[in-house]
Amino acid sequence: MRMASRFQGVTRVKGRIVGLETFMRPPAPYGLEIIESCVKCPHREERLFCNLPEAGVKRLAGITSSASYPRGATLFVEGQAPRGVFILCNGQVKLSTTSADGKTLILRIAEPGEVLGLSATVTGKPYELTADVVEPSQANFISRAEFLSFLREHGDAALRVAQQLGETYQSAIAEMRNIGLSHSASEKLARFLLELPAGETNGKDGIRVKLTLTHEEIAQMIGASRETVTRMFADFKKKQILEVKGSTLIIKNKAKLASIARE
Amino acid sequence: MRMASRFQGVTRVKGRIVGLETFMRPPAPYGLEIIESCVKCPHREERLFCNLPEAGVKRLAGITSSASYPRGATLFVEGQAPRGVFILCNGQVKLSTTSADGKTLILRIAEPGEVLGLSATVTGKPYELTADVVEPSQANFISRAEFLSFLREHGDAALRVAQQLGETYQSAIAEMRNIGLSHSASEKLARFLLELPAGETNGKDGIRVKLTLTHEEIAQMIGASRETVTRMFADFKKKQILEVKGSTLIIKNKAKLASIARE
DNA sequence: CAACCGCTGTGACCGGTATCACCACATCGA
DNA sequence: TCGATGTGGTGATACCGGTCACAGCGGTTG
Repeated sequence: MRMASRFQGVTRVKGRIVGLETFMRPPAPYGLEIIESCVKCPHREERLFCNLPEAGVKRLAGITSSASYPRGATLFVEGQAPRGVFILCNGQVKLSTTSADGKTLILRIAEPGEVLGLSATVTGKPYELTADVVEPSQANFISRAEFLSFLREHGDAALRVAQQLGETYQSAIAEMRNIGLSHSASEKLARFLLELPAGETNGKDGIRVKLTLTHEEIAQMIGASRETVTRMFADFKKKQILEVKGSTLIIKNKAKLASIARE
Repeated sequence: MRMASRFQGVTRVKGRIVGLETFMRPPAPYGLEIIESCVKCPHREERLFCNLPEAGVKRLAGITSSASYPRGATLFVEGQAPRGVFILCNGQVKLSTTSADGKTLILRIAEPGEVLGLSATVTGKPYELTADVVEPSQANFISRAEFLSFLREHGDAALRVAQQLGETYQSAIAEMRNIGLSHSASEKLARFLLELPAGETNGKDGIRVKLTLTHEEIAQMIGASRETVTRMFADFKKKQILEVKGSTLIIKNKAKLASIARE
C-alpha cells in the first residue's frame, strides 16, 4: 500500500482529548489497489457496496482512501462535524458516548465490514458517538461530500445505506431493551455474555468465547460499575456457569446463564 | 375522504393482543385526494417525500392509502413481519417495546409528519417496536413491496429515507444516553421534562407544557417505577420547580430543573 | 531492581428505588 | 346508582448496587 498524503486523526487519553496525530493515507486516485483490497476482504458479502454494478465499484474506489490506525487512535469524536464514513477492513473499533461527568457508555465494538459514522455523514448532524481503535485497524475513508454525491448518482447504493442504517437502528433498540428493561445487573451481564460472538462450541466443555474487554469496559457496556462486574464474574464462576482462562471465556452452563438473563 | 376497501389493524388491551379490527381505507388509485391532503398537511416541509419532483409525488400518491385510527388502536406490533410504512398525518402514536415479564419501555411519542415502521420495512426484519395510537390519528400507509419498488425507482427518495433513518438513530442514541448514563431517577425525569416540546413561554409564570401522559407512562419512558415518578413530581412541586394544572405543566424554575438534570 | 501503572478482587457502608400494600378520587358503563 | 377501572398519592421495608478504600498482581519502563 503506497503512503503519500496525510490526514488528521484525534488521539485521546483517558477519555480526554490530548492532541492530534497524523496517519498515513494513500493518494485518492489509486483506486485499483482499493478495489483489489475490497475483493480480498473476507467480509465482502456483508460489505455495503462490494456487489454494486461495475461502474459503481470503480467510482467508489476513486473516492476511497485507506489508512491504518494504531491501538488507541480515534477515528472521530462525539460532537464533531461529520467528515465522512469509515469502512472498517480489519481490527476492532469501540463506539461509545460519554456524559459530562465522565461516565462512559459503550454501545458496541465494531467488527470488520461495518461502516462507521454513517448516520452522521448522511444527516449532516455531528457524530453521535466516539470511535476508538481497540485493536490495530485498517479502514477505508470516504469524505462526506464525495460520499453524498456518490449516493445521489447511485440510487441503489442509497437504498443499501438505508438498509444498513435500519439495521444499526434495530440493534440500538435491542441494546436499549437490555439496559432499560432489566431489573438487575446480573441479568444484563448474562445477556451480554450470551450475545457474544460464539467461538467454536467445544463439546461438553462448553462454549469458548474470546473476550478481550476489561471489566471496566464490560461495565460500561451494560451500564454498571466495574466492581459489580468483578463480583458477578466471581459469582458466576462459583455457580459453575463460567470459567475464565486468560482472554478466553468458557460458558459451561448456558442454560443457567439464559435463565438468569430470562427475557 | 372516500372510504371503500378495508385492511386489518390489530387491537390490544393491557399489552395483550385480543383481536383484530378493521379500519376503513380508501381505494388506492384515488391519488389526487392524497396529493391534496399532502399539500394541506401542516407538516409538509418536514415530510419525507412532499418536495420530490412532480412525477415522484404522483407515483407516491398512487401507492398511498389513508386510514383513521381510534385511540387504542395498534398500527403494528413488535416482532411482526413488516407490512409497510405509516406516515402519521395527525394524532399521536406511542412507540414502545415490552419485555417478557411485562415491563414496557416507551421510546417516544411520534408526532404528525413522522414515518413509522421505516427501518423494519427497509431491512425486512420484524418491526422492532409496537405502535399504539394514543391520540386519534390519521395515517398514510404504503405497503412494503410498493414502497421498496418506489425507492428503487427514485434514488433521491432512498437518500431521504436514509437521512430520516439516520436522524431516528441519532435520537435513539440520545435516549440511550439519558437512560444509561444517569445516576438518579430525578435526573432522568428532569431531562425528560426539559426535552418536552415547549409551549408558549408565559412571561414570568414559567414555561407552559402540555403533558397528556400518565405517571405510569412517564415512568416507562425514563425507566423508573410509577411511584417514584409520583414522588418526584411531588418533590419538584415542593421545591417550587413545577406546577401542574390539569394536563398542562408549568416549569417555574427552569434553571433549577436544568441543574438537577445537569449534563 | 524499584517504581509505577492498569487490572482484578474484596470488604464495608449507605442511599436510592423497586416493591407491596393501601387509600382517595374521578370517570364511565351497565 | 353502583361497581369496575384507571389514576394519583403515600408509607414501610428490603435490597441491589454505587462508591470508597485498600490490597495483590502482573506488566512495563526508567
